Amino acid sequence: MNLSIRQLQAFREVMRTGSISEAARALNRTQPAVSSLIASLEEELGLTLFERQRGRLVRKPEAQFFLEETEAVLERLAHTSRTMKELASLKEGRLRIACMPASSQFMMPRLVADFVQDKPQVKISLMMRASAIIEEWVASQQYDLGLAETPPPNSALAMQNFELSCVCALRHDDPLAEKSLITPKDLSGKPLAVLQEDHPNLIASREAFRKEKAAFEPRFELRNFQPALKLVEEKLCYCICDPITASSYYDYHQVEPQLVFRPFAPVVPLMVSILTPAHRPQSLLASAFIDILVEEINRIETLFAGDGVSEL
Amino acid sequence: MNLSIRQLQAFREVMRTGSISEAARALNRTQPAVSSLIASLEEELGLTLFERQRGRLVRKPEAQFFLEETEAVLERLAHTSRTMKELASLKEGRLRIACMPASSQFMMPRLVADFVQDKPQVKISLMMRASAIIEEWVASQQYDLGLAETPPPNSALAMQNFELSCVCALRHDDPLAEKSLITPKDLSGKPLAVLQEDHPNLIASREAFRKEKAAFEPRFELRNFQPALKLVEEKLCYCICDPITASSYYDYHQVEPQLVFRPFAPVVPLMVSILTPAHRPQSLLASAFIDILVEEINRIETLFAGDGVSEL
DNA sequence: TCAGTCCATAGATTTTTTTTATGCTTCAAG
DNA sequence: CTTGAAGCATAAAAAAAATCTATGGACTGA
Repeated sequence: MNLSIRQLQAFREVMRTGSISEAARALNRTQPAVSSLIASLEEELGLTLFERQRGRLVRKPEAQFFLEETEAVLERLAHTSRTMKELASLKEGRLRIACMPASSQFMMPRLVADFVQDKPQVKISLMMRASAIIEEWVASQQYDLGLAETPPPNSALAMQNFELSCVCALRHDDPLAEKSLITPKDLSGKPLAVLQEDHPNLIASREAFRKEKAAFEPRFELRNFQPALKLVEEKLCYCICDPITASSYYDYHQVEPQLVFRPFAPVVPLMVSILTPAHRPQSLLASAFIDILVEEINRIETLFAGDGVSEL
Repeated sequence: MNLSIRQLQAFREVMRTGSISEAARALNRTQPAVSSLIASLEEELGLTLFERQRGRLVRKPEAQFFLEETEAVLERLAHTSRTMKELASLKEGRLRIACMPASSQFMMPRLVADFVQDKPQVKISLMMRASAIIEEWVASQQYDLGLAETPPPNSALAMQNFELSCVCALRHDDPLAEKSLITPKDLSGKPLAVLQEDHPNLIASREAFRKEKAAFEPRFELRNFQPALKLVEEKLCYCICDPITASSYYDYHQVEPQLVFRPFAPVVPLMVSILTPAHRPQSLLASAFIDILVEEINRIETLFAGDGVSEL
């Protein structure tokens, strides 16, 4: 089988126009070029498609049949080509994202919504799970990318790590809101909402207070910071929470936010990672999404750093 | 759209083998040849299909999708190619044949049966009609070819004409069977079976008798010769019939034929033609069938010419 | 570290395609 | 009946594309 696409295109055009010369004009070729394409096609097929009658071409019945096949092939080829272009321009494709709770409420949905704005054909699965589960799912390639707290190194995972500095959540009418930087001393002996048990964030917080010789007074133990902010609003406690959750608070309370967030020193870090399956190339779509995800994380990282920026 | 089949073949092989070098071996090309085919394919599509990791190729998700399209195209192309080869070798196709009564009983079915012997995919329509109808049907291209008594010239019809000499049907135990040539004198005053009214055959017969001054004694008038032979078998008459019908008689009565056929002079002609639509190229199938049809007519033409051949 | 494998690139070479030029046939208009 | 225009085929030259040889860099596994 050695048909060429040129031959098929020429043949189709000859069938359409009924003449080699005409087809040549349509194809921007010379007449002999088309003539020889048809000749080689006939030779390839082992039969004659046209009869040369009185210097003109006349279609043989075989030609009609072959035209249908030709059209089908060329049509499919053109369609494929179009689809690949769409794919290349990220207008089409499928992306499975797993993310941890902190980012699932507002940040990820917002990014995804933004991302698919101009990509009507793109299909996205967005799933929220605990970081440990995300790690598994991405490693087993059930998901194309994950955002989770940094897991231990894993050869099945490619990681892009970020160290986010946690911030202190306060009511806007709290006296401490005047300060542009909160320290353990400021919160010494005051009730805190913290994460459960052995979470690195809890450990880091306790360590920070210990180092500064401030009294660490956890009052509420929670699985994540989202509900903690409610407690802060109720003046029941303070909270040293991750900046993603903090950023989400603003997403939700765009009018009359009750809380403000202030940088906290010494740094209580939250390690998060963008996870992708290792040894498996990323789709263009995944790469593109990761780009905006990185951008967003960087934005959040600086969001509460400066003074007064958090007032926005 | 400017994909080439070479590119698709190379791509498929690379996907199969997972390596450019391996694919090159499978395709009997060198590695750089395949390398550049893939490179140009990627450029054509506007996206990268493989990731070059540590000197190896790793498939990207896009490549998997493109492979499906590629397989479909190549598969269809191969199928088309096979089908055309079948078509070229006359193993496939469609042929619509219309034939006149004389040939419809045995000759045509036999030829057709023989023709399709090694052509399981060939479809044939065989229709029996009066010559005038056949003429119409072929001219209007409802049939690919017809066998009929020669019609008046018609620009929509291409004709291949044959002048067949009619023969005299006799019982094998009739005294005239001894003769190797029958003349009007031999049949003078004897009862004959003839065709109806104004049929050229009747006219020619009457003319032959008149010229030889023999008494023309039609006793049975029929629409065609087939039933006339029955009457001859019953000793009710003689018959000057066309050689196709005569030949058919042998087809039917292969054991103990009651009749013999002898040449008749002067010649009473039957004009028959193979009809095809004019200005419309023949399919390979039609041409091939016409070839064996011509051969058969020539055979019949000589079948009763010699002496004793008819005894067979 | 070394031999073996893989892929990419460059330049030479071969193959294929296209063009230019030309001749033959048909058709329609003078 | 001639003539010019249009159609197709062919041959030779030119251009383009595909392929090969040769080579180098990167990685792997002994």
